[in-house]
Amino acid sequence: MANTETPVPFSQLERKWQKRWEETGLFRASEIPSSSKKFYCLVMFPYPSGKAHMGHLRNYTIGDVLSRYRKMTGYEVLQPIGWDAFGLPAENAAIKNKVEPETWTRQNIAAMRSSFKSWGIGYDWSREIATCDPDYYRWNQWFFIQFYKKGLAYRKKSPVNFCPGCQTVLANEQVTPQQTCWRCDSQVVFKDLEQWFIKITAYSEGLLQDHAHLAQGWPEQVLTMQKNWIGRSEGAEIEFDIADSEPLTAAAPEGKKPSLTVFTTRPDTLYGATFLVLAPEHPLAVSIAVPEKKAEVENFIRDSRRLTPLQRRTEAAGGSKKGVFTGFYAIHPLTSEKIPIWISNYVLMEYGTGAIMAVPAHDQRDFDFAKMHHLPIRQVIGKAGAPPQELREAFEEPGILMNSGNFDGHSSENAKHKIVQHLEKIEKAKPVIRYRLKDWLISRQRAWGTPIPMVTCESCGLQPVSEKDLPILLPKGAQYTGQGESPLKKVVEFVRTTCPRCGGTAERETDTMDTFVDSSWYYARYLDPHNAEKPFSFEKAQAWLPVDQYIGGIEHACGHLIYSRFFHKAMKDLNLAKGPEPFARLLSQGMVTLGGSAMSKSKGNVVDPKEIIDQYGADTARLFILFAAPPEQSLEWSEEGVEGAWRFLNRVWRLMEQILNNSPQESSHSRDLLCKLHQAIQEISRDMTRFGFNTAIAELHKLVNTLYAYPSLGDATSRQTLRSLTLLLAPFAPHLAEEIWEKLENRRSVFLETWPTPDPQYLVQEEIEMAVQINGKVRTHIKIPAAASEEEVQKKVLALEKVRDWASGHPIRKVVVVPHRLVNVVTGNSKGSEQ
RNA sequence: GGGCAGGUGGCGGAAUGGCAUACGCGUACGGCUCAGGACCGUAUGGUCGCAAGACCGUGAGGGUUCAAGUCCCUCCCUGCCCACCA
Repeated sequence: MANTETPVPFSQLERKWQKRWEETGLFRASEIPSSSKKFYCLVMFPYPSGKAHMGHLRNYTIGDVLSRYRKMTGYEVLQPIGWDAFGLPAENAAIKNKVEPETWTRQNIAAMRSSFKSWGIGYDWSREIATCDPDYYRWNQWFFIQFYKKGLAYRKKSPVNFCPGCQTVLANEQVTPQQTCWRCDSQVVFKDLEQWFIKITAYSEGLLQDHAHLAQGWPEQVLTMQKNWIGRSEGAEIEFDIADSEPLTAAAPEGKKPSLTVFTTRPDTLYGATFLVLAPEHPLAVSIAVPEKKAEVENFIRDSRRLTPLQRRTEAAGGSKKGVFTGFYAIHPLTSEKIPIWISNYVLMEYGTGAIMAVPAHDQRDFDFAKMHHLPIRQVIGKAGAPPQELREAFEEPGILMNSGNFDGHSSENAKHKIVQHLEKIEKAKPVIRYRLKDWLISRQRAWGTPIPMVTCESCGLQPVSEKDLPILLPKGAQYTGQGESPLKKVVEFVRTTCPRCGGTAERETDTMDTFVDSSWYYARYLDPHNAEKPFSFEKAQAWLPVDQYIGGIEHACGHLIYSRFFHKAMKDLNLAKGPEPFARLLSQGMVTLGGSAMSKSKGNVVDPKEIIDQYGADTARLFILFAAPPEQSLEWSEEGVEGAWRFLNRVWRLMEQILNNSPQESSHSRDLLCKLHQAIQEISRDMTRFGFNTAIAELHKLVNTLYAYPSLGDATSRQTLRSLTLLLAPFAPHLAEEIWEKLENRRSVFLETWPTPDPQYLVQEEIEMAVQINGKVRTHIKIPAAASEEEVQKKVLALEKVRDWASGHPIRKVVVVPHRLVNVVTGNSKGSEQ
């Protein structure tokens, strides 16, 4: 043992290996893998905000460990990286620092690229992409045009946040919680603009159904969140005629009675419908008021439309549901009763038909509203056998029908179908399936994004740009002031163009695309990043897809992960991809915290990865991060923990020095050592397939501790063990492992070697220790040959003095033998403890 | 209000229904040292006990079982996501 300890020169050693990996192209992946044993590992690409943070280090380390492990187990591995480079922060920087968004972004990319390289992540850098490259975003435009041609892209009016002070559109994150502008404190208002949507709802059912392919590989939590987000519900649309009223009859289409259609998931409660409610935005809301109510209704609608969604939600929540009676009545389709029509802000225009039948007895929201406005409550569902009593709140469970004409006595489930069937016959209803999922609004009134490739021609109207004119480049020299219209609108050469159809003068669309478009298909571009003809070649994509392991934050469960799944399905329909899903397995990693909360500038609890890397090296940082918590959980940063990881790596290094410097006789304990080694191989290999990196590292610790206790370090067995240890350590601490491997073998990269497999002969033990319980409490232990039969074990245990003492006076009722683990002796009065 | 995840030593965490607290951090003591905050070793859930050992212990309370951190029921707390979706 060397007394004066020189710590391992990590930084020098890490630079050496990073350079060598790059020079030898160790992580360069083939264009088409030569067999089906391929592993495409992808971690969600970063936004180049300027500085790499701990969260990045954690995510990319997790991906790297998996990739390196797979490489050593014989897979062809692809691990690419790129930059989600469009977005608002670059525009903000442009306003603040008078620097072009592109310049700012490129600088950040350069800084982060060099950070990632210093972490030793095994990327195939030849495939690096940035979404702000025209080579990349031209394909966003190309996809948009394909979608437009297929009717998957359309335009409609939709509100945006608008600051009257700055005369500019604000993103949600630029609006303060008090609904004011982040720059000038003006009250933010809504403004309707023509905006582009992608018809993601055309794929609602597929997005839901194909969860079946993901049940094995995705966390259940994410699937549940998506399922709720898509929100499929089965129900019926029911038509209510509007009671005779001259103004409406006059306005209705010829020969048709005016009517209102509502959506319900509870047709079984139809007899309990005592009024109808329209959303304030409902097209009939204004026209349906009787003359004497007109002013009141108009006021109400104006007031509620003025509110922001948040304010409206808060106001309408709980028991304070505001509403106004229109003076009109609808005819109940089964009872022909006249029921009043109201307007209220608790009904949403975006869902269903924007109108509901209110069943106060069986829906709490309707109940609240009925109580407040003194509307009738009629119970039509009850528990089997229970007499109806006055309801103090809505009875929302299914039950047995009452007060429901011919349907009395049916169960809710039955009645749902029977009632809809009956209504279908008289043409008053049809069964429908509704989804909560909404179409994807992709228009952004921003200048640092992909220009939407559409023009408006004076004579031909809206026209898509011709594909041969792609990309539509972002103009240089736009002025960023944070005020007024989008900077692109003020670049005349950009806006003024010609019509692709008639050649006449036309005006270019100046909205850009949501950056989620960029990130919806980047995983496929990595497979053919330099293709100038197509977004990517079908053959190359087909060979590498799906992504075998995708890693990223849970916050993307209902955004990015749904958009990408949609894009994949749409690309499949364009014959660009095959297979139902883009990401076979998903890992949602936890965040990095300090003092219990996420690291953030505003909290001032940020630890810069660079400081840690400079002080301890990348291997130490990686090891700590992987050891401190399982990847799905949040990770509490600890400087002491980092030092622990650093100490461990130094310990491994010294172990190597001792083993290389000594050559004693073979020890008589060598079988023990090999048993420990092969147990470790087995455990670590198992841990790698279930993301148990923390327990895998614990096994490495144990193995190192065992080696330290080994009496003849340097003999053949200890060398062999060190050799395997180095392989097992390699995915976690790749630089150190390479260095040790070089000293041991001096041959080739440790990552070209084969991951060790456990040898069964060292996994069997001749003698094992079993716990001996009396009535479920461990009282002693017994050593027993592993091959002993249950009878033999039982006999030996019952012969133990301790067992006889504890059991004395009571008959032995039962003996449970769990092979290789424990024996439980149950005595006569075993229930409870009998002392 | 709904959905999901979680609650285990002083701390991070471990545990296919089968010996709770592996591994690490911290702490204490010892060794090595001119010295060390380096390194090596030992101990370390609580209470009682010189000890052997006993009893108690996985958010609270019940249940199933020979056996429960783990399964079931009721409840409390924390975090994340969604939120009047008819």
